[in-house]
Amino acid sequence: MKAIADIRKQKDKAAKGEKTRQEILEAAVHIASAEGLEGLTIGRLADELHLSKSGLFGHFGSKEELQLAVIGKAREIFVREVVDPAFQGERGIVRLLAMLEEWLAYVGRSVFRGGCFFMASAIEFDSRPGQVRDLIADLSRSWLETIENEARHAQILGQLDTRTDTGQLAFELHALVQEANWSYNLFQNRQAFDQARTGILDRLRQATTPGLLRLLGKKSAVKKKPAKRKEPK
Amino acid sequence: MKAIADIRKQKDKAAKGEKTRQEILEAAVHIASAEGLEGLTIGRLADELHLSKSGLFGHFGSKEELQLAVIGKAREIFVREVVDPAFQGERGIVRLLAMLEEWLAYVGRSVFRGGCFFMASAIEFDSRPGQVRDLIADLSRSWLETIENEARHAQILGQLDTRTDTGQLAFELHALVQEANWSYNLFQNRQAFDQARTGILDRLRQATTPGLLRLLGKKSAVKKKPAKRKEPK
DNA sequence: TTTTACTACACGAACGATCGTGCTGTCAAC
DNA sequence: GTTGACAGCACGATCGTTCGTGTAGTAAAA
Repeated sequence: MKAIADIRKQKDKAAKGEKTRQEILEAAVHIASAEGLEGLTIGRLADELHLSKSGLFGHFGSKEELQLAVIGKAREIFVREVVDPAFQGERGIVRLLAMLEEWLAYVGRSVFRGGCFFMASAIEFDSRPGQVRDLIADLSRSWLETIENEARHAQILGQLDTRTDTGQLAFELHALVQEANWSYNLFQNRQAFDQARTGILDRLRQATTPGLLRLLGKKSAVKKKPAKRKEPK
Repeated sequence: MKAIADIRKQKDKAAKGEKTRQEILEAAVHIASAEGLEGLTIGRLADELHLSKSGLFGHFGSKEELQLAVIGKAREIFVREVVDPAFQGERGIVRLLAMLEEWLAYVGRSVFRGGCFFMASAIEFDSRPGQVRDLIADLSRSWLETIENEARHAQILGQLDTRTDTGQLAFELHALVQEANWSYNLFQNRQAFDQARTGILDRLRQATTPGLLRLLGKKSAVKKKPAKRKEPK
């Protein structure tokens, strides 16, 4: 009986309320990336969508449930915008590089209003225990492990030196992209993307087996100055 | 007239209300680092200090003024805990390394409840125009420039290769410490500090003039694995 | 085919709590 | 006796949440 109803629900075209729910989350995810998951307010969200507070609230049952659903939606978008494109490249160093490039591009084209959704909410919730914090931590860890995993696969393919510590490499690559996100959103500094790219290529060059250096170009990055910049202080 | 008043204020022993003001800011800065500058609430702050809302409010006149004052207090603490100790070392690569080490230590001993105050508020306010945002951006930029500046000084002293792009170097060093802050606060991962240190030494080794390598030790960091870690997925 | 029963979805009104911000009064120090 | 630091009280707005109601649409009963 319950099973039959469930099947119907799945086969039916987007159970009407499900469509509304998705529209709510689509709007919420952008507000949350700019104002934070706590700054995301039910009243404000309802206004923006011309819904009543209570009507909107009914879809989630609590603010925490809303926040969790928003994170899920953000994950969905991140997969669509970053993971899927990168995973079209062949495995190994090509895909690893694609993951980082797609990630940088996603920050640069401001897929979320307030910069990378996950970095923003990680910092917002890192000292607020609860389901929200746990979910963000899980997703962050999972992405970091995906990077490390691809580096390890590159080792198996003989593209990266097997003496390279892939955990250390993932840490540094991740750091560079997050720094670009930070710099771009705080200073509107687009140069940060090039700086991140330079660092990424440099890290990979260090770890690449001699025969594959051509894949990444030959010049050492750190020791080449770009255009002069003005002296501070 | 105004000048005289200012002098008096400085010479007098903590103009009575000034002491209260400092106590307020001391408490506020820790709440703000954990709950955010917006999550920092006047009522909550008053409760914690056994003051009335209005009494506390009178010291600042508006929430934005309170936020600005809190940032100033955080800057003061950062200078005391990080800048001053690091500036006791001799100029050049020694001081540069000291700045990064003190910074890591400051994150590691949780000087602020919620991790690095400035990273947290930078991300919170990066898409909220206003005085608060501007002040945070100024301080962040200034710290980044201080790092770059010391690197440039190390070049003058012949400790760093003059072909090294100091802007790029500062970007990467800054990235490593911020990543450690992120990782530690989100995952309680103390290993992140070693990873940051490893990356820092590696960057500096790359840029160090051959004669000074002994200052940093001789082993290449990226290609040395530490203890085995479990395989994810 | 019509009636009935039930569910899904959304609304408006209101709850108590808390937000930032004023105004007024009091008490102590200069 | 003037000034500065605070408390007390109250304000309008907004917070998350609950409740009762209304309206479609669908399923079963007549």
